[in-house]
Amino acid sequence: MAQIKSPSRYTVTAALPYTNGPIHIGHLAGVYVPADIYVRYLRARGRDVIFIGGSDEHGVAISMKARKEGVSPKEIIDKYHGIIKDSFAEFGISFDNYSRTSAPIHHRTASDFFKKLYKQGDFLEEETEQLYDESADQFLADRFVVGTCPKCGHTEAFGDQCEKCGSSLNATDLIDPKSTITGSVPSLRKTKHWFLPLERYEDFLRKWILEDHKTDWKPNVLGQCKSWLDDGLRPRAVTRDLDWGIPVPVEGGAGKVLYVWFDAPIGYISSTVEWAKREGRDWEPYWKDKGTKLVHFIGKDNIVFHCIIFPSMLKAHGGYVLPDNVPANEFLNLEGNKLSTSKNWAVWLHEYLLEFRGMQDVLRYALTTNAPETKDNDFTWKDFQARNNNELVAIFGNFINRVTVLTHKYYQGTVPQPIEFKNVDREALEAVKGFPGILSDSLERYRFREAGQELMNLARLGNKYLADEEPWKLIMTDPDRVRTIMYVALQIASALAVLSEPILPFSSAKLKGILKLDPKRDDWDGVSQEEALLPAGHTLGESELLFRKIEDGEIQKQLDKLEATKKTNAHMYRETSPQKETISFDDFAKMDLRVGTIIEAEKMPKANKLLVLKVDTGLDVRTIVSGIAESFDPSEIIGKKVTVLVNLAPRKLRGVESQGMILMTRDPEGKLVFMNPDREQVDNGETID
RNA sequence: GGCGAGGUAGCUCAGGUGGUCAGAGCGCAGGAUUCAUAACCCUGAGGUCGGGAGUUCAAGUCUCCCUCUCGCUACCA
Repeated sequence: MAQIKSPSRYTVTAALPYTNGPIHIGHLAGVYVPADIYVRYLRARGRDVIFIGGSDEHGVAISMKARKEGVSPKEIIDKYHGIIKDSFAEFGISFDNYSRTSAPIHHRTASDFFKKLYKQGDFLEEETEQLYDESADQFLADRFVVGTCPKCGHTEAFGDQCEKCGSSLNATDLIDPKSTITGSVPSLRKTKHWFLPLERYEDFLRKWILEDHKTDWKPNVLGQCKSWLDDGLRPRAVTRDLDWGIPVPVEGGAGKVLYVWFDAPIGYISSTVEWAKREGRDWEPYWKDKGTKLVHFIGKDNIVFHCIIFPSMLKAHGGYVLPDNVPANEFLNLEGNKLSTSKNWAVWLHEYLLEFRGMQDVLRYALTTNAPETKDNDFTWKDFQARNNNELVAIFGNFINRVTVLTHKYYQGTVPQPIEFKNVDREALEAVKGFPGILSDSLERYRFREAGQELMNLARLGNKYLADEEPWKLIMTDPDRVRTIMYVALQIASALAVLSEPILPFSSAKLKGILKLDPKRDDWDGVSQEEALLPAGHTLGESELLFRKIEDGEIQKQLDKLEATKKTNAHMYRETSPQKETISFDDFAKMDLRVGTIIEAEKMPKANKLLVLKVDTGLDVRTIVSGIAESFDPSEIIGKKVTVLVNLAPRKLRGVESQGMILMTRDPEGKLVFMNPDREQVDNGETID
């Protein structure tokens, strides 16, 4: 069941954005712009296509954020769902339906899906005892529990491991356990969870992905899948002990919800159901008919869910088609740095829409022609400006302006009757007729960057045609010739109006207005097939500029804004953690802190972050393993004075026993910094108290 | 450390199955032009395709080693 040859319909999905923040250019370039171009193209060809999206509103991150901000999860998701939905609409992302996973219809759909798998015996069940925090009203993950180690008696062992004796523990083994969230004493509760045994689908996945889609899926997607399959698949929990999400709809599911990655992709289905209900249509063919081509647009971080887990779920359920392709993009950087919601390093869509009003297409074009299709790419404001000024304005907009201005000047805005076609004219018209095929070829293969360039080549062709034929000269000597030239030029302009629609929908509409082309007319194939889109005698509308130049000042303003963010981050980046609970002087006095000197340092083999140090503590020379290899070269720290906690229980790291700890802090960039005496001549072994 | 994806002209990037594959756009230099948003059009300079070794008559294109970047993962009290 390889690639579908001639689909009878298309179901196109775009990754559900997580509602813990607004949309930025990374999301757009990676997922929403290419998905939108693809569906607009399919619609222009008259294909039966639905474009499905929605907000992903469950999961721990949202419930944590709500707790932190002292509001309900619903307030968080309502806020961001609103921002996201509105900005998508204004930006022209043409979803047929944009739903949300908190919608009742999704809860019902996901519940039913789970129940079906449950009844079919597709899940494994496992019951364990876990610690439960009564006052926080939730189960505690292992590392949120501290208590006394049953092996060595250390009083502050974590739920997963004792730092003193190094032994691995279960949180339930701890003596006198305490919740680190509330400090209260947790109780023991039995809890049952359901697992999807992915290994059952390994053979099927291997064939379906690595054989059937060997040639049509992108290398990065195939590579990721192969990596997962070669590692061996294991059962994945599909439920969680949480209060925010979709309740587990089977016996024993009280107080539990579906794990977010289980419910989210089902959101595509429920959003389709919602659409069908509203439109009075049947949703099932879009997910179950073999002639349906299902395409998931996602970022590279989502590959495993869309290529391994969701297909396994669909396969287990039965009756569903599987994705024909999952064209995952890489990541977009901004001015040389990774995009980051928490560090506010981003161009936010809702802000762009306010600051560059009516210029949706400029961002669409800039992101398309520099899309991270095969590797991570960099977005710079300078490139954005250049794309606009040198391409959209100078080539596309300028060509349209030249044609319409001349037509109004010579013929009062009426398409002239061509007199006699010369070879150049016929060649130009033939070339234009070839463009729908060229663009289709790129778009069908998900090469949107290439499609953007080809579109611009069509405008280039128009400019060259005018430059070569020079109607402004011939108008004095050979007016008949000019009629033919302008007729041809107008056909190029109309082709641009039609073929630019997927990538530049707003400009396409504007241009259709200028040319008085029927905006509803389904012309994509007509560009190749029809004699002329603008027949002689047709009257154009008012001439108007398609794009405006972007001045240096506007770009500088954006760069200043980013610079300000950098400065703010320098001060705000470190999240000041709250003060820990009060300890007694005796507690403090237990720590034996000494001045020491690093006398040897080398990298720990087979570890990225660890350095093995020999430290002169004044008492002895001992080995300390420290996780600082990313901040320092071994050679640069030899001879460094440091502060050492010398009576920390030894612990083995990668087989080497570490006999103490070096005190560190970090600078605003997150780089580690030694805590050391501010005079060089302090002797090793001096105590710190 | 393991796995995955990348490292191609100043910049951003294309280059199925090895043999016009050394390219495009921007930027730069020169020219031409004035219908057009000082735009368009033409010409040109520019790269030992991250480094090294190998397979081959022939390698960005295959193999091995090294190196750098990004992602996942391990290890980081």
